[in-house]
Amino acid sequence: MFTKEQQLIESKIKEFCAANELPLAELKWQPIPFAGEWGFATSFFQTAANEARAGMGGKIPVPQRAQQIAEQIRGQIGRVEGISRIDAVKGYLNLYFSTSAYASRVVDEVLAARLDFGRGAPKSERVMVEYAQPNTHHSFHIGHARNTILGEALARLVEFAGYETIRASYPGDLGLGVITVMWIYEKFYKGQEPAGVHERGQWMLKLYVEATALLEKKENETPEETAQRESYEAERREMYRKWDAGDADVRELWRVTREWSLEELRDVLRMLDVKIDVWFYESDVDAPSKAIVDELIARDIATDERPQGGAVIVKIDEKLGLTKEKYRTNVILRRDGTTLYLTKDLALAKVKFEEHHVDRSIYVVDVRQSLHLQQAFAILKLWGFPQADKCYHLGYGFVSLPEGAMSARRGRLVLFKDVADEAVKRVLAVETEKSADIPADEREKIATQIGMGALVYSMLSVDNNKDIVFDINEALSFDGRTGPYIQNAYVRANSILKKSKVEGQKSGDLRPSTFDYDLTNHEIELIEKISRFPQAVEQAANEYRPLVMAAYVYELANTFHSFYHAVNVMQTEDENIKNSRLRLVAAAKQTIENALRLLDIQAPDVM
RNA sequence: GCCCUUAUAGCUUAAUGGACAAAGCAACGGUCUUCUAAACCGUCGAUCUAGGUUCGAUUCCUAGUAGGGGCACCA
Repeated sequence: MFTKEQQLIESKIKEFCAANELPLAELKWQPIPFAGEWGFATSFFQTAANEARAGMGGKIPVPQRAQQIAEQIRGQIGRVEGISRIDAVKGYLNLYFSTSAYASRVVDEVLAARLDFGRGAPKSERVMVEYAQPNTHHSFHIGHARNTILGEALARLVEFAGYETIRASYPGDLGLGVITVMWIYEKFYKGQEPAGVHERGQWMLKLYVEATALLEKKENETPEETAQRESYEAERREMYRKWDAGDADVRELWRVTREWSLEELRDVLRMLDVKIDVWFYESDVDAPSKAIVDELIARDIATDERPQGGAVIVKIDEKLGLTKEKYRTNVILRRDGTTLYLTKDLALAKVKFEEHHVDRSIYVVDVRQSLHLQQAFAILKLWGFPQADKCYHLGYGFVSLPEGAMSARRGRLVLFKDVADEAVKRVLAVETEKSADIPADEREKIATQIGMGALVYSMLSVDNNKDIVFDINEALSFDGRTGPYIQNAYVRANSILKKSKVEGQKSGDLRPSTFDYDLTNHEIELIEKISRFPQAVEQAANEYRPLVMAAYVYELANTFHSFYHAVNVMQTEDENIKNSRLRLVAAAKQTIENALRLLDIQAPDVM
């Protein structure tokens, strides 16, 4: 936000160093880590070290020499417009901004840009984010929720940073798991179907668990039990074969049951405010992927071992000329001619590149599939796609429960819908106690915003590569470093502005901010935090880390709460100061709103 | 065996090649006739071990220890 001053000073420093033959190191700017006054700083340790290495300086230790340089440069720079003071401290050069000029600049910029405050300049690259890839015929659990929330936040960040962004979902709608549910439905439950989208989804999960139990080999089976199990198994295999052969009845059953799952998925995405642009289904790329196998064989990328009774494989390391094993070798077509996950991922990538003209492709997928995706990217490179280098696997740690990994078979599964319902229930209980004045018809809506805010924030406030042990009480906590804490800061800002309108001021009528009074530390810190939002957006988007934004907005909310407590805006006597403070509150509210939106968290007006 | 990943306060998590390692929870103690206390203020408390690189390492490198994950016809 203040690059102009920075550039001016940089050029002065470079001038000075050139004149004095100082081997200046790259200048890195950072905020001065001292609350109470804003500014930016750089250090000269590296320069002093360069000098010592070149044998140019005396025998002064680096820190002291850095301080000398900082002092000399300080003397050299002189007065700069907008900079009130320059200090040389412990090897650092600290430049302090003029208080009122800086404050009004920040606040006016936020209020001019509004929802666009922090938005990056448009970039030419088209980015696709693939997330929300649950399997059909199964229910959406809390692990899927982490994936979807992470992907959505990432898509919003990348989009806001200036990239054209496409959101893609890739549900797994085929495979043995799918057939298993279809088999038991056909055999024991045909014609049944619970009312309610989520009830039906969860019912299918129940069928899956039951079917798995029937098909699983048990210890000490009687001969009759073994025969029974084997006959079930044969039926399932036969159903899979028929599906693959395109049998009309089996395909119809598949279409119907698959739609039950997709309806549930669409509702979950609606709850999470996720709007997918492109739907890819595993079943869509199954057939095209077989053609790809032939192409890869023809190009001598893949090796066909079918004549020897084997599969079609790609010796990735060998083809890349690697001597050390890295990507190893993988199968792209089974000996029976059916495709694998890898085959389909290759076909999908081709569609992404050729039909959607994607320059950069981000895969938000569980970290356990890291090798698999690296293999896929390596094959894409062998295949000659230039975008292969811009395929990025955003791996995230997996979600488990205090009692261990989630497992449908063991009945150890936490479903997203259950957690979301529980969240709303808990918020409603708090609301009844604390916000009795909220009209009944609004309560449910606000409770949903807050409950989901708590859940979403708990998922985003942990870095991507960390595992999460899901504890519902922690995830739905409303105290401390949580979504509701941040939403509450927004609500408080809103209530001040509302009150100011009641008393006759419209925020639109406020004069431009002057801030020509002695600002309190609380105001100074709040302005400092607001001014850092654009950098937080950039960093979060560049590093693919929603956590950066989650941490930022918590700090912003925390600073606002402190300010709120220490400074009573509406009781400010001086009209000019009050005006400036109202502008500051409006800027803080806007920044919190923008940050929350990037995290897929809604900002309620009251709570 | 090889590869990836993690190790920070009692617990859950941040940050950083350099100016005091930051929060929340828990514990303890304060603050509501006030712009709604889902808040604020205070106390206590931490960089796994050993080497190396560097003027400077908690951060980078190597090894070790401990946890998690992966390694061709599952997805």
